[in-house]
This record gives sequence, C-alpha cells and structure tokens, in this order.
Amino acid sequence: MENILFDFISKYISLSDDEKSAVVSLNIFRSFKKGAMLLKEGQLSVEGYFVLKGCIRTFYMIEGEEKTTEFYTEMEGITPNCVLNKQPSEYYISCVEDSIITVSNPAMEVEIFEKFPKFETLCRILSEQLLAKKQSSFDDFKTSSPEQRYVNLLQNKSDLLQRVPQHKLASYLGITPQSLSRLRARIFEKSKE
Amino acid sequence: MENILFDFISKYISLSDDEKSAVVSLNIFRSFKKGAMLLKEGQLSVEGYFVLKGCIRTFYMIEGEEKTTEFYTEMEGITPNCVLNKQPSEYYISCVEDSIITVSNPAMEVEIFEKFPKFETLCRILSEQLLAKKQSSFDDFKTSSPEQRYVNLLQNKSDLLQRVPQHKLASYLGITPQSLSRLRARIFEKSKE
DNA sequence: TTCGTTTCTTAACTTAAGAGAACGATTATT
DNA sequence: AATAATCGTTCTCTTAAGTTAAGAAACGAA
Repeated sequence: MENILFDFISKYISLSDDEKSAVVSLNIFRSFKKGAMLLKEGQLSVEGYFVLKGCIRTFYMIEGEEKTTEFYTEMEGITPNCVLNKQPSEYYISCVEDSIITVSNPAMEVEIFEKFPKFETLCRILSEQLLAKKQSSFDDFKTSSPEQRYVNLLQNKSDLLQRVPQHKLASYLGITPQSLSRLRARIFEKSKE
Repeated sequence: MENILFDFISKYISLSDDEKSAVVSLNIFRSFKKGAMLLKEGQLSVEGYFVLKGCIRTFYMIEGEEKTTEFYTEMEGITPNCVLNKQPSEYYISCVEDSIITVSNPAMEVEIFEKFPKFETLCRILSEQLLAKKQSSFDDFKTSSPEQRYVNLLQNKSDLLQRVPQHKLASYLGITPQSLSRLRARIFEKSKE
C-alpha cells in the first residue's frame, strides 16, 4: 500500500529508505467504506487527504440540495479550506467508493519538513502545479457551455462517468440533473445523424 | 517600491536585511504601460509575475474573441501554466492599467531557495492558500447563476467594476457582454421596487 | 475639432437551462 | 418478497442566456 504512494512521489523527488520509513512511521494509511463521511460542514478539522485508491467528493448543502463541486481519485489530494484558514468547514467530504486514503495533519508536515526539507520542496511543487491545473480547469469551465463541458469530461475524465452517479456529476458540471439528462439525449440524437 | 513587496511578505515570514537585499539584487521590478503585453499565446516564457501596483489579466483568443478568465491586482501573482509545463502558452497576459510588477523566473527561485530556504516555505504556504482560494472561487462559480456571480463580484471585488471595462468582466463571469448588460438592467429594475 | 475605435445598451429571435412534477427502473433494506 | 429509496428520464412551463444587429455615448489620437 505504501508503495503506491512512493511510486507517485518518485516522479518528483527520490526518497532514501530513511525518508520512506519516516513517512511510514507517521501511520497515515486508512481505509473507508463507500459513503463514509470524512468531513462535515461546520467541523474544525485539521486533516488533509490523499487518495491512493478509490474516489472521494466535496459537496455543499445548499437549500437542502447536495452540490458536488470536486472529485478526487487515485493520486489526487485535498487540504480542506478549513484546515488552512482555521474556520468551520463550508462543505462535506465523503467517499464515492470504498477507498484507501492517507490522512495527515499540519503537525505531521512540520515534523517531516524539519527532518527532511526535501518534502517541503515536493509539496511546493505539487501545490504550484495543482494551482496551475485548477486555474486551467476553471478557465475551461468559464469559456464552455454545459454541453461542451460534458463532452470535455467525456474526453478527459471518462472514468468518472463510470464511477459516479450522473446526478452527482451534474452539479460538478454546474447544471441540474435534468439538464444533464437532456443534454445527453441531445448529444445522442446528434451522433445518430 | 521594494517596500510594498516586503510589507506583503512580512505577513507570512520575517526577513533579515540580508534576505531583503538578496531579493533586491535580483532586479525584478518593472513598470508597464496600460495595454502592454506580458505573454502571448504560443510563447515559451519562463516568467512569473507579481503585481505590486496596477492590474493585469489573462485572456484566451477563442474564435476571434477575447475571453478574459482572470484578473490580478495588488499583491496577487501568477506563474503561467507554460512556465510550469514548458509548453507554449495557451493564453495572453496584458496590463489593464499602468502597472508595477515583479518579473521573476525559475532560475532565480532556485538560487534564492538555496540561499534562504525560508523563501521556499513562503512560496509553499502561498501556493497552498491560493489553491484553496481558487477551489473556493470555482465552487462558488459552479453553484451560482450568472446574476448571483455578478452580485458576488459587486460585494467582494467591487474595485474591479471601477477598474475594468464591463465587456472584459463579462467573460470573467462566464457570459457575453450583452447578457451582463441585461442582467445589470434587471438588477437595477429590482432595486427600484 | 474630427474621425475612428472602444464601450455599453437595446431589441428581436433562437436556444437551452431551471423548476416542478411524474414515471419507470434499479438498488437497497427490512 | 415486499417496501422504500435512489436514480435517470421525460414533460411542461418559465426564465434567461446566446446570437445578430444596430445605434448611442465615451474616449483617444491625429
């Protein structure tokens, strides 16, 4: 299980056995069942999550409706907003599938950054790249119609279509489940011609 | 001019005179006129930008139309995607106003991170916070109607309404200039009742 | 000043999204 | 097996966004 993580890290920096065992000794690997709740609105959590296997989602409760805004699958992670600004969380995080996830906290980071500054470089690089990626996704979202966004999803993250119920994808696309259903039918009609 | 930057940095870490002069000696401060182009589509730039005074914007050219996706004002910065992934830029960056901007590159970062690891911590923290903020903005965008997004802008970034021509704000809100004009009229009608 | 460009608004028309309700189909629970 | 909950689709109605076109107002440069 650790190896999944180390394989990922090795893409960015090389780790000595010392450094690997320091990570292992943090005891951060956890298993969760589908539907398990990692974070609830209002909570003052300090936990960061990184998905080794499975899928988790963030969602807001707005007027009694779940609004799913992001999915995190293999080798993707999130440090919730509430951890960084020390405010009650505005959203929920739950498991879309049975998942294996690393659960860490800022104290662990400080500890390991001090022992091995290399990890801070890793985190900086990852953050910078994630930020650029997020901006790019946001740009795509702004400059696309709902239909284009769905086609885009089909092309770039088609695994989500298999793994996630459609109505949860709808809010991810910024539309209602009904609109998504219609839009799919529309695309299907076009493809028949 | 340097002091604007150091005041900002002092919110996160404290700098010795040594460290400050190391920054100054990098010679990164630049002035630009309104309309000046910092980055063009297709370019392989390595420059990162941080706005000390003024305003810059990123925009795409899509079917002959400018699509503005982000604005950066005082104490906001961007490392363009193309710098990180070493690919030709997909977008333009230009000055909305006369601006004072720091222009840096990865080589400078490496140099200063090695001398003063403190700066890497600063960059990591800033990246993490920006990422969380960006996600939050994206979430708001997804869960709001164009009208709500405009009202939101009014409340949270009203300075942009004064500084930026409306049609450039429209694509930032993910709509056409005509829609923004209508939507404003609609809000104005409502407020009269 | 004049001319041209930029900026904003308005209108008519087309298209699609939101809201509400209803209906099977599938899945989960008892 | 029966019942309930979840999920996707479809329908109608309403509202608003996209498109195209036109024109007025503000701004800048020659």
